[in-house]
Amino acid sequence: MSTQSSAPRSPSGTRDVLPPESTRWERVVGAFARGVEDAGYGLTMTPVFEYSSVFRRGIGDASDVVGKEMYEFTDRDGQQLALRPEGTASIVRAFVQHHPLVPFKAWYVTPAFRHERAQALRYRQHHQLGIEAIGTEDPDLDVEVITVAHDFFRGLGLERFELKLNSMGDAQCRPAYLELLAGVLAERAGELCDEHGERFGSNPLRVLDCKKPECRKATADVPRLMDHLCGPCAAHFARVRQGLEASTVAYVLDHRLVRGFDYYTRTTFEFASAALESAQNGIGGGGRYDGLVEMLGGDPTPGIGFGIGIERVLGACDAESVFAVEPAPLDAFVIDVTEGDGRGAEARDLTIELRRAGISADRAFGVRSMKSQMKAADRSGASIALIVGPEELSAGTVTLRPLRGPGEQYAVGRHEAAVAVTRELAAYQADLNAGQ
RNA sequence: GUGGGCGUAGCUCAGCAGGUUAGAGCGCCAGGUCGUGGCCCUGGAGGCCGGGGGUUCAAGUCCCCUCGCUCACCCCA
Repeated sequence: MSTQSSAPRSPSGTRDVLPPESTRWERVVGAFARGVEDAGYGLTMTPVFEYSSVFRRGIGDASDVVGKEMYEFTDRDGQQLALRPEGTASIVRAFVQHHPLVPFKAWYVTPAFRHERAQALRYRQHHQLGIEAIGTEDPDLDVEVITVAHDFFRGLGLERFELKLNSMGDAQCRPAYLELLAGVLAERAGELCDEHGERFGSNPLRVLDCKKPECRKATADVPRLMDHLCGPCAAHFARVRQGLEASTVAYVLDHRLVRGFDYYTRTTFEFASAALESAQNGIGGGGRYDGLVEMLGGDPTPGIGFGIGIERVLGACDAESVFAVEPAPLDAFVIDVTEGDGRGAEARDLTIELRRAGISADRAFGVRSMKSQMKAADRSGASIALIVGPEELSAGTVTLRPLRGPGEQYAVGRHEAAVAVTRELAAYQADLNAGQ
């Protein structure tokens, strides 16, 4: 920390991701993209900021995320804008705006911004991977969405996570249940925690989510929404459970699962890592939002989706020691120990030539000893070192030295260098395959 | 917003009850091997001990303030 106190740093609650750690980010996004695209989802990009009303109307003014955590600003035209705090509202806004064919199956990767105090695996800017499927209320779509997330986690090597499942009902059955719950809670107001004893206001479901022992105890045997669903919602939920079981996606019913956004209806779910020690162990969550499209000005249209937190998924991977950081190795590293005014020109030209031949290559810059350049070659992870010095220069050759395999170094003609490297790499790859 | 912990080399950390030129491991650079990496050995560079004020003959060490980081509550990815 010898950095000057006057030097700027990344804002509180944000972080920089540098190589080699960033290579995991590329791979995790790549793995997600393959998985969801194989299921028919297409990349959808929307601006990181929207008119504030998109989030206010979509997520809900009363939610914490909108009410006290949103990064809002007025731009030079006086427009009220906000950085996106989550992914779904923007995608739905785009759906309403463009009327794509349904079902509209979209995937995204995006930063998300919330002004809250940072702590372990909670940031002011974090990153989410997600999908949205808009236009059908078929419960088999719920199964698809949940299974895609489940299989993504599994594909990374994660095993110690739990899928929690609940149904929030719909406009038909939820109001009656809320009234029932409010009545029961009112009778037990004295047993609830300080915060919830006085008022549970517009949303008694919040009390179920409270972690205080008093509230946990008082709500242990309270009526469950999943037991008071209307006919259609009950049938929907049953079909979802049946589908998950058929796909051997393990889940636990959790009537306390109350998600923080107002738009959820029917199926809601959350993936929690058992390996994460920190307070934040939710690695992904989502649910159905059959009223959201209408709330954002579209025709009544059902939808469902999820968001996955990249930082938390990688944290869970660390906790389970899977999906490790693996720096992307190079194919070749060019070493130049020629002398005189032309020093370095061979490395310059040969490196470019290799790259144009489809070989990943790097080199050392500046005047450095052979030993130093060899160390750099080793660090780069390159499979092959190409050495050019005064002897090679006058002989019109380069020395090809395998750095990983068992082979000895040998000379090849300067103009056959790229071909020889390609051949060596192929042989090396064949050995790898044979060894498996 | 509320509360706790911590700020010493690029990184991870030692520095006993305040006492002369602030240390280790790893990393980096150089040499041992005058053109050959990974192992080993030797040497080197790199710190106004987060910043400011105070107590003291003397402060990395004690006190106050400040900034930053971190963990937890709330909520969420």
